[in-house]
Amino acid sequence: MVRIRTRDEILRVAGELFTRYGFKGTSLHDIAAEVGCSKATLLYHFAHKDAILLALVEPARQSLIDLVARLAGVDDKGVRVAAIEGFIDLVLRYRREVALIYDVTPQFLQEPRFAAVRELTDALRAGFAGRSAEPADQIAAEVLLGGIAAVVIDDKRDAVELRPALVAVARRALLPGKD
Amino acid sequence: MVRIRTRDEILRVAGELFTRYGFKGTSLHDIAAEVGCSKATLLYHFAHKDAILLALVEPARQSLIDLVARLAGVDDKGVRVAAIEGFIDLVLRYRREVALIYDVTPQFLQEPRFAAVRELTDALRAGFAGRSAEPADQIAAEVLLGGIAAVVIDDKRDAVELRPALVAVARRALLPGKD
DNA sequence: ACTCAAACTGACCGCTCGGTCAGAAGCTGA
DNA sequence: TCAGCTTCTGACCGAGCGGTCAGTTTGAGT
Repeated sequence: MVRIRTRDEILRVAGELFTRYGFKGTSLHDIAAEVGCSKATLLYHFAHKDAILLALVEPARQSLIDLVARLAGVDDKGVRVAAIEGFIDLVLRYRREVALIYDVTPQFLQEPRFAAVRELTDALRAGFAGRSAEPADQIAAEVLLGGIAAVVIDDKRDAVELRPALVAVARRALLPGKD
Repeated sequence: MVRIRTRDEILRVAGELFTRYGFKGTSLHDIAAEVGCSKATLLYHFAHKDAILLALVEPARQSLIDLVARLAGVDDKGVRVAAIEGFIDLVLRYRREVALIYDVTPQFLQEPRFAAVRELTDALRAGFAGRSAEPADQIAAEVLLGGIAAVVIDDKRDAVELRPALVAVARRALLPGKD
């Protein structure tokens, strides 16, 4: 019998349940029952409930860090297109993680230890706005960032169908006169 | 001493706390403490915790019903503009309620008693898409709906500043070639 | 066969939650 | 003054929560 590492199994199940019922809506007991282990085992592998969530979103967070770093090296002329395509590719690859982050955002994101994430999304918004300080550009960038995330979370279509439509609407909205 | 009706005071305080800490993050005890009454009093005026939330979002829900009814009488040519401006006005008027609805959406919206709300947002999306069945139009509509809501929830700018910027980005994204 | 650390567990803890209930307090019209 | 309602309350309940802990099981290295 191939023995799946318990830790990985916990993450897999927790990911499913968090997505389905939300972070607060999923108890350690629920996860343990689905995994088929005791609640104490969860807390042997992860110090706290939060740590499970952190581990789940870590790959997405790392990808976001990479994207922001990449954008820093792009000139003002091309930054909008790079940000748009980079962000859409990222959120389509980590759809479940994006949903998770938005689920816990209101309560978690304002905690000090999440300040770094705030900086990352600020950088992304600057990219979407073409590094413009105009309120109208900033607001448009926020609309697209939030809107793309919302679609990726709620829409059931697959990435192949979503990607071109998302890129198109973002270009139309953010690169006026170039469509 | 002017005696504020307890029921109204409960709604006012609950609105504040739900906005600040989320629905699940606010307990009946929290509300009662802030109002200055007992927890039992809350449950004298409202049968369940959910009923407080329902009462809070009721005006916004009624406005959404009105908007959707109005859109039904607009022809295909003008429906996009009417939907865009109507939705933006609505969410700017009910910013707190919109935030509340999005806070509880994942767990609440799929319950049967909220099916009607789903129909309303579907009608709104159809309006944003100009009643087109094209996936690209549908997706663009979802992006704008979600994005505008996200801005209204998170952005600190006031309605006067937000409105023209939101209308502009929505028109650019949804009415190509007309900007 | 023995060792020992890693993996795992059942029982338990303190706390908070939404909700109930019998009855007290306040108000109003007769 | 009293009756009868609305309004309000403290005490209580069962359930569920995240988390702890002492101790058992397991499995690889010797």
